Amino acid sequence: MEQSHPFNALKGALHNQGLRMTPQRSLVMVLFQKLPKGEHLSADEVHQRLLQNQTPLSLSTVYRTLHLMAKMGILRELELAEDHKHYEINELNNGSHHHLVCIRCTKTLEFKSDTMQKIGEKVAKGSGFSLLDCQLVVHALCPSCQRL
Amino acid sequence: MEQSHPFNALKGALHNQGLRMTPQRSLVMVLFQKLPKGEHLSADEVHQRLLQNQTPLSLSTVYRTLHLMAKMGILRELELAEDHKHYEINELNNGSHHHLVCIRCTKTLEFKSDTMQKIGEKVAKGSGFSLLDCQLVVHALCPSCQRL
DNA sequence: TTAAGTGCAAAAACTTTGCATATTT
DNA sequence: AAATATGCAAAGTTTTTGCACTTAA
Repeated sequence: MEQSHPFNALKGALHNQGLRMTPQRSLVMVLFQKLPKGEHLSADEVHQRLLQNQTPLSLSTVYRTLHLMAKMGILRELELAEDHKHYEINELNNGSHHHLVCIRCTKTLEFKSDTMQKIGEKVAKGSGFSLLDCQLVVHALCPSCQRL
Repeated sequence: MEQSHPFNALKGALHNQGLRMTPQRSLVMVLFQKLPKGEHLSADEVHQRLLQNQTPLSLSTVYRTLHLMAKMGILRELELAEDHKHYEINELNNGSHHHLVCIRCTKTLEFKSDTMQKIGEKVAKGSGFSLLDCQLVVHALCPSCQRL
């Protein structure tokens, strides 16, 4: 059975660290690959969506997998507003997007910015860090919430 | 007894919304004003530091106050890395700083960027939002963690 | 074979809430 | 006096962990 490229990329990256590919990790990987651009999921949402599968998957494993993949730089961990920790595919090289969030109603808009990427790279390199992800979060009040 | 400017600014802002100034809110305000630039505290740390005072202050009140002040735009709420929710004074107009965080050991460096501020303003205005805060978080691996 | 991964259930950490009491205006 | 704020303790969420069992390589 032929596997997709990102699947093999993940498998390779895991092996380099003495870690293993499992059906559960594969499920999570595939879910995020298929996710429409701009959608992001919480640990619980990931779990819910993958429950219907034949392979069993526990919430603990979801947490462990999400952390692992974020540490590997495969996922971005977003904290857009109070208690909204979500994950999405990290597309550092495809030019990842940023978020404008209303702190009152949580409404979220995305935007892109090339400059941001460059700033992130410069800053990281300047201190000898190796860049994984770079997120600008703009907190604001949306038009309707300004009126309240 | 003469009160400092930010104290009165807070008091006024509260009154505009029918809210009140209390000893507890004042304590929290003063704590953040005195905090050295670049330091940020968790709810629990705020509570610990203010316990020794003569005015009593419960953890619930700390949470309520932190949320209130963040919604008012007086504090910034930072989520720098997994489980490190911290607060600091919001200095939108004094040029606030941004963070470079090692996702492995949590080591954090600060940096400033004028461009960021401008991008934030442009983006917010472009969608009719009113800007409160604008944070760039760069996730990376620090030199020592790269070696592991 | 054996080191790594999983599920479960229990625990931990963090945050919120209801209600009676106290305070600000 | 009236409405808001506080403290306490209890409940809610979310996340982590220990351990026995399973599985990938």
